[in-house]
Amino acid sequence: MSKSIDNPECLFCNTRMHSFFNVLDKSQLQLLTQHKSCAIFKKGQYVFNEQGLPHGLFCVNNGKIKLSTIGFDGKEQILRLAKSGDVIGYRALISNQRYHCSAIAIEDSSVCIIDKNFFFQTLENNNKLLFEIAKKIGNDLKIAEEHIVSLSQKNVRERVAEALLFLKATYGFAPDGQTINITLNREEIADYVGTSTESTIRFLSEFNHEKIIEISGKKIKIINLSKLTKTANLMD
Amino acid sequence: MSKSIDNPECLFCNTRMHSFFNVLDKSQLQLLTQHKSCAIFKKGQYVFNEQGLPHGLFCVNNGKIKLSTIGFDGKEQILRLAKSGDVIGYRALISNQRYHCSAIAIEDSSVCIIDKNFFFQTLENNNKLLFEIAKKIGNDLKIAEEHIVSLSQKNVRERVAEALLFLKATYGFAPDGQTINITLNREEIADYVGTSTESTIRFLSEFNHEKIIEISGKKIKIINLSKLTKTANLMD
DNA sequence: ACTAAAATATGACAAATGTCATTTTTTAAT
DNA sequence: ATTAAAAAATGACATTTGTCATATTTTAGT
Repeated sequence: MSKSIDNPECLFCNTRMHSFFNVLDKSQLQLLTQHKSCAIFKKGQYVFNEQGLPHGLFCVNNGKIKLSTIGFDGKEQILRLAKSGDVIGYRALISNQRYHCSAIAIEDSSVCIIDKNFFFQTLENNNKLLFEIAKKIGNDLKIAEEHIVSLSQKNVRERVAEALLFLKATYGFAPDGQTINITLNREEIADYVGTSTESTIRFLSEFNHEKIIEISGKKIKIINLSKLTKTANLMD
Repeated sequence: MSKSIDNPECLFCNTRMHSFFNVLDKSQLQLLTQHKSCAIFKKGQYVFNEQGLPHGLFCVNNGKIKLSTIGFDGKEQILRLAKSGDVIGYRALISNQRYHCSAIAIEDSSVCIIDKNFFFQTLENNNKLLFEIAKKIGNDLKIAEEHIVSLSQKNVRERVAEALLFLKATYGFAPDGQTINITLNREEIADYVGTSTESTIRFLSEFNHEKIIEISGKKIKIINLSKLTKTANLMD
């Protein structure tokens, strides 16, 4: 199980401004603090589970979470990635449906859990918040549909390059300014790209030999960003 | 350009009950009628265009519309399909962003266009409607992410079978109870499946020889639904 | 530091899919 | 009904990608 920890004040949450809770005012935030709890999820733990019913909303306070689903031969498909300040679990909650994907901690993460009933009460009186959530889901849809085009039309080499750019866009660089600030194993990268682990390894090795990236274990440095962008067949 | 026609009453719109406008009451529907116009889009005409800014919301009164985007080598990707009663263009409108896909009439269609400002005014006073739209976008997201898993993990044969089931699920059967009630050419099916036109043709021919379907021109009859479902690697 | 287990890497080959050329069929215009 | 154009079908082949086997490297636990 996840481990409960001190319940931080939403008002002073440094990641809140990036999430859709930035539309709440001071008193609403104080109320929010009273209706949520915070927990630590160790690497590999499930924040929520595919097929489960939502009982609350999850706010990533600190850490990294993957949203993934198990496909047809037990193969995992990574659908989205969440970082500090991201809210997850809103789609199923809003629709009052079962989760269609699981949320799994990629590294130890602290996550606030907002009570479902309180959340719905807040929504009823807060059109603005609902609007923000609708926009957020809409943005997810746009990104998902871009992923569809990529999967349909790009080859594996292009998609592996694209995956690295996606990881960089999501989690940025480590303090050295070059190393992608997330540690996924090759299988997980493959599970995002939609290919086999071996193919992913092959293309990463290729990029390494072509001095586009520099690999040391699971750490990936982007040496030549513009070449990587060209390799991904993206124009900017 | 599209051709304006008589403006039907939303109150008596027989397709409305299937869309998220079913949460509006009688007076709201009468008001809605005053703030929309209806137009005919001939087969091939654009209802809205990728990259364009939304000026209203589109409600398919009658007909069939494809939502698609142009990918990397000018290849089209069909993302969604709309039928009578479906509303389209809500994602970009809600987010106040440019459309990320085009809406093109697959056959002659009549489409009501609801004024943007009126729509936003209605939303402000109607939490329930906004809620329905959020749910609708959430459902689109779920479907898109299922499509991602399919594109990542299934082979082309399975995806072609899946495409036929998708067409059947969306548009149902013609009066004969077997013929899929939509006419797409092979290229368009390929543009949904994410494969080449030739591969699509090959697998359709295969299904034909295996007596799973029966092809006569663009008309496709599903002869053996359970076998088609198995071919798609779907379990139900 | 040592060892077993897991992850990564690589080669060889098979299978799936795309591409191009060509034929056949269908569609639409006169 | 005739004909030209477009779409569908098919074959041959090239390319891409997956699979399996095996070697190498890294990681984690003692």
